[in-house]
Amino acid sequence: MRVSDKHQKITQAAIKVFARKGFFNARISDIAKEAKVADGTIYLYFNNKYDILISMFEDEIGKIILRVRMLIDKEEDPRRMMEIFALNHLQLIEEKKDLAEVLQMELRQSNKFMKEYRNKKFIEYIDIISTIVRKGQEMGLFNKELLPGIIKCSYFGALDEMSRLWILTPKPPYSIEEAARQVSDIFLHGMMTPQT
Amino acid sequence: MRVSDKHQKITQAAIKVFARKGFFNARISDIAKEAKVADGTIYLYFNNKYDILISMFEDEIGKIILRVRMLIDKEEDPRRMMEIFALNHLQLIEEKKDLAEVLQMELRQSNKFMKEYRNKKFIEYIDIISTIVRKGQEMGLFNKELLPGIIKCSYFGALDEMSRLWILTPKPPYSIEEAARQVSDIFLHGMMTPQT
DNA sequence: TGTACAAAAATGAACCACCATTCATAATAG
DNA sequence: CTATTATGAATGGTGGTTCATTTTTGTACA
Repeated sequence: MRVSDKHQKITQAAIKVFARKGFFNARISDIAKEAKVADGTIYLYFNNKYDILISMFEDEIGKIILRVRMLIDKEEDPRRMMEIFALNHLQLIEEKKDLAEVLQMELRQSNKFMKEYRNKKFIEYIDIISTIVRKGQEMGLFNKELLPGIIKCSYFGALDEMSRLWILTPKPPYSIEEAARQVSDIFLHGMMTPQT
Repeated sequence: MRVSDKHQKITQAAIKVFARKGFFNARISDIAKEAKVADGTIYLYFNNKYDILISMFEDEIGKIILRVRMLIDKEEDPRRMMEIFALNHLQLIEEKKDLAEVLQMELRQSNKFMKEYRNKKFIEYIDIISTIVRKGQEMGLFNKELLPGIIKCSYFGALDEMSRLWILTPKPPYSIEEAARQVSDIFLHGMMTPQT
């Protein structure tokens, strides 16, 4: 078994356990059991408990960014890009519920890591939105008065809160597609240049 | 000193400490020191550490609901109500940064409390939004295709994510008013009934 | 106003369960 | 036979909670 395999195995186990119990309530021995390794083995691959979280964060968000970039780069129309971002984000939540739950939780933890380090990968992800907005403004599609930074925040926030529905409620009342469509529709209409 | 005074003092101290260190990293002795009482005194007013959090939650969100209800009940136009909700929400964050930080963090904690109990008070708060949306739809102001439950989520989500800016960044690049205006403008435009 | 005293409130040192981390030892690979 | 990888019991620091003791409060009476 190659090194990366065990690293991967522990990371995946950690995602499951963190999702189930939360970071602070999760015990190393829980993760070890889930990954089917000894407690000590975890420390051959990670410096400490916190390191597992950070490392997982970077790896997984990295993958997410790659995927959404690939989808968006195929498109020409910023409006379509916004739609795709929304749909992809929500689909991701459904595909990887455990991961989504951990990201959502730990993204909010106030601690040194989050406040100082401020998670570059996460910023990279949501900056995709402001880049799209700027492009749309240059092309005259979106209202130029709008601040891309505000759209970025509020668009992501809207999607992120929607995704909590899928995490918290066993039977969500809407389909992913319906939710993504409504959110992107509202924003796209709201962002149109006046009298167009 | 009346009983309620000490209860209040401990709650306020807890808000400060939880905001600074997060629930799990906060020690009871930190809260005690901040409140200027003995460690044991806290257990005369609360059952356990977790109880402090829950109790704080309910009290504070209760106050917030009263305040926004009062403001909204004065208005006739649902569009105006939406604007007021946004502005009030963001103003609140600025007024009570510590509280906002705790709410934002702990609202996301995955634990029994959050998942099962699902925080009735919080639901009551965001249901204010869907009530406004339904009213607006009845009056023919908002697109009747829109699902109030989706607007509720995404509007709150947008504001909540915006508010993280004020919590995390020392010098936010926008004013509260600007942010509230842009978010409510986008939603209100986006929600208009077609061809109106 | 001062004294006595019981009830209520507050204190904080001590207890102990918990769990991240370590490391001497064992298993496996090359 | 050595180097690498894995094991899991033992360790040690932490911090929530308890409770025996002290302090404060409220009341009654002289």
